[in-house]
Amino acid sequence: MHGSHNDDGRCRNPHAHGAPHGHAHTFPFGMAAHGFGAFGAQRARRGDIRDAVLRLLSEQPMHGYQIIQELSARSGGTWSPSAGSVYPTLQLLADEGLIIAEETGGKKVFSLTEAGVAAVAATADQPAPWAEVAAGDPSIAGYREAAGKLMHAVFQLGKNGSADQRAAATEVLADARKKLYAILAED
Amino acid sequence: MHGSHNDDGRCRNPHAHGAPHGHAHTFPFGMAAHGFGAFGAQRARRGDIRDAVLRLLSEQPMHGYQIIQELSARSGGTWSPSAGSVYPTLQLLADEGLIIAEETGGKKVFSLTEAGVAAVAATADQPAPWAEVAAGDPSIAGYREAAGKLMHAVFQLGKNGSADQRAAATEVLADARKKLYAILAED
DNA sequence: CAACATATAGCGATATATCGCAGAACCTTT
DNA sequence: AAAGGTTCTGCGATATATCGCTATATGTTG
Repeated sequence: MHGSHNDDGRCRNPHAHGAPHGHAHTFPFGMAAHGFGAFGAQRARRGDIRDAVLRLLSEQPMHGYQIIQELSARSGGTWSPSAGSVYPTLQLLADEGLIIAEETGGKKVFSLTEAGVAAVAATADQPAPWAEVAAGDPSIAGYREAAGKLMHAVFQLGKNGSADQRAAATEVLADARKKLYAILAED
Repeated sequence: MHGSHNDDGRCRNPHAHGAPHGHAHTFPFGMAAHGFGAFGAQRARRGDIRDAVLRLLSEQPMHGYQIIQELSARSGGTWSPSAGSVYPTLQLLADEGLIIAEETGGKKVFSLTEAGVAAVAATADQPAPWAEVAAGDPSIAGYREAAGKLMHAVFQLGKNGSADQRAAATEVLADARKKLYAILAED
């Protein structure tokens, strides 16, 4: 399925947009900067986004950002499709005539066309794309929660702690890191 | 200075845009989601963004995103002004005639007007806004680094670790959290 | 059938813009 | 002068869109 079309090639033209794209520095802390968001997150398989978007729109008309959120919620936060995946897919789908956009205020709400409904019906027997990723290793959840709670404590101390407390906490953090690397080392 | 005018009120009109704004769930991990980015980051003082933007543009014409990055870099990552602060400020400044936008391709490059140059000259004796935030408590840096390195280890394990390793790491994380809360408790 | 080459989907980063909320600064009153 | 309320600024979240890199999946060849 879905291996057809491509009609226009979409973004295949480099078209020289002379942007420097320096991007060296990156700030000293990291965290929010480079995908710490969810390490358990696998990269979606081929065409998953297409199917997922179609399936989601068959339930209810939505706009792009809402699709991202909904998909993230349904997979338990495991699969957070990026804007760079969703929006091009929506345009592609619209070009193919499977969905139509309706601009309401600042938002674009997408709904299935008749062709779109037919396309969803064709894959109705298959399980929902987000269900597959959601059914991952449950042991990850515990680790995630522990890490999340620790982060909360780290944040609390960083924000409301005194210099002395921060110094003590720094040692705790360094110690935890050492232990973690020790665990990583033992194969 | 700069506390004058307000000419139009800018965004003071609610103008009923009937958006639901549900926003309940938020994913189970957090981290990147709710300002974990940098706890040492103070909220900028009144009019800091205005001054900073003007000062930055006096050195070199830039576009919005570049200003955000540059400001973040100059303050050592301590002060990362948000898009929600920069873009409205740029429009305000443009409305006041201190800067002008020049659309080049997909980017809007802003430069100072003569009035803008004069405004910068008026505050030339004061230290740069980003310098003040940069010179913060140095003891925070150590804590930040320790937290950052720990996060790196946490991430490594979450991504490349086995189930056994993850289980062991979860205990380490829980233990570290307990110690952190103990430090927080002792006033 | 396995190793390699190729195509392409997904993603992070880049870029811009607006809204509602939280909090700091300011002003007024007691 | 302290207490209180008001105002306005800065910020996170929301929303959309594109580019180039990467990893995956498919197809081809030995």
